[in-house]
Amino acid sequence: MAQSVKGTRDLFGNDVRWFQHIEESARRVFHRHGYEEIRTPILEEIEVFKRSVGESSDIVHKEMYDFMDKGNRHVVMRPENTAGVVRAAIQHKLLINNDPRLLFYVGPQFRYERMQAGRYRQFWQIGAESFGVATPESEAESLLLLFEFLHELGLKHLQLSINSVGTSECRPAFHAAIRAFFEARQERFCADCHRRIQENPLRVLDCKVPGCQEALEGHPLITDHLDEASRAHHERLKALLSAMDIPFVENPRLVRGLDYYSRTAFEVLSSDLGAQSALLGGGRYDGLVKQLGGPDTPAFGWAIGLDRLAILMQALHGDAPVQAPAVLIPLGDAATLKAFELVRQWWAQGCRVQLETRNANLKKAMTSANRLGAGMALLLGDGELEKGVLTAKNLSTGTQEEWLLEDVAAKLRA
RNA sequence: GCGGCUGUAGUUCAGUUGGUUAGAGCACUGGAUUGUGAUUCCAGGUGUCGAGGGUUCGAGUCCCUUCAGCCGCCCCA
Repeated sequence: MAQSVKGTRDLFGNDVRWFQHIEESARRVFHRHGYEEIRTPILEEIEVFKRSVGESSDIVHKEMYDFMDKGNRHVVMRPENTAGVVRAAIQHKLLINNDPRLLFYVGPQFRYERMQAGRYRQFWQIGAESFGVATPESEAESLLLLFEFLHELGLKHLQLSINSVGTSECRPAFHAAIRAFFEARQERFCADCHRRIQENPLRVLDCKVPGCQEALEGHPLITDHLDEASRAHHERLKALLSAMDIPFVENPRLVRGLDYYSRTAFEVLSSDLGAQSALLGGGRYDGLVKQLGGPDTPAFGWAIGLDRLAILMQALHGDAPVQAPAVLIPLGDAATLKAFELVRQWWAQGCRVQLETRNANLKKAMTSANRLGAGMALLLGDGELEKGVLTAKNLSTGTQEEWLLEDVAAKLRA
């Protein structure tokens, strides 16, 4: 029997209901804030990611779904969506004046990784990207949007961690400080950290090995090495978040796995997600647009895991709310013709009605209406036709009554 | 990419030191009831024991390979 490809899954029933619920919330909030949706291709040329996410990142050097297509192009199924959005924004000249440009996306992403709970090879992200504005105010707006969204979903008590990773001007000095600190006690660090200190020294800071965390005691703080502009930026963002009552903690060891971040970096973890605890992450990426060949454009954004949001929603609220339609069951040829006429009117008025089209006996029709979870069964036979009514049976209480045909639409919507 | 565990009906699971025809609850199908579901009663097992190979007189059970899932590492959403 054919099976879905390893690491991919079919979404249906309760899962897809949660996905829809989450996406609808997101779209509502994005539209309120003036964000426009953008949909970029799943396939991108490999260079888009090598030049943005960074060759030293795990995403690029071990997790990409890449292949040669029939035209001998080296393509990748996108492992994240920011690089593609930036590529598209440059290609279509959306960023030429450095006007604010607010974009969001919802879509599947692909990383070739070992399966684990909450980690799939095809997973979904919702993301927000804010282009053209370098201020901490634009970051506060984006984070406020994010927390409005989380609040609409009923998710509270999530802890926002923030840090500043500085800029390309002040980072070299910090790298030097970290290297000096590392070399003085290198025998205490794990093998991975020895690799990281060469490739991306910041990543030593968030090594999960307990020994490394202990060895990091007293490590130089990037916040002590920020230049004046970055330090002021960071302080201003913290003041704005406090003023907006968005709770956060400062985590000087927070480093993100993508190379393009500058200044603000942040993430939210959840203890309800097991080992794959990252729910969302983001930050400022002022150099990326230029790096990919566009105008020098500041930018800030985040991405949240839809699959993991759905896990949290299920844990917090149980099954997704479901509104099953009423079922109209016609009995006999004359009633069937009349039923088509009726449902067309009801549908036009926005009523949720499913038409029984099997010409089956009533018992069978009632049985499947019940299994479907329908609230109402609407029976239309010759007797009802003559009187201009139908028999409406409430399937949860078992009571039934006659409704005038002209009243049905109003009663269904009540 | 590394380590550990699991896989039996639609589903949740049982199945003894390897031993006859692989079982149970729920679900499902038919009937009691051809204009009434859910509830009740009666009847029905619906299976390539994940797949392939091996050991054996004999394999759901032991061995190897493989596929899939779960848990952890790495990483991240």
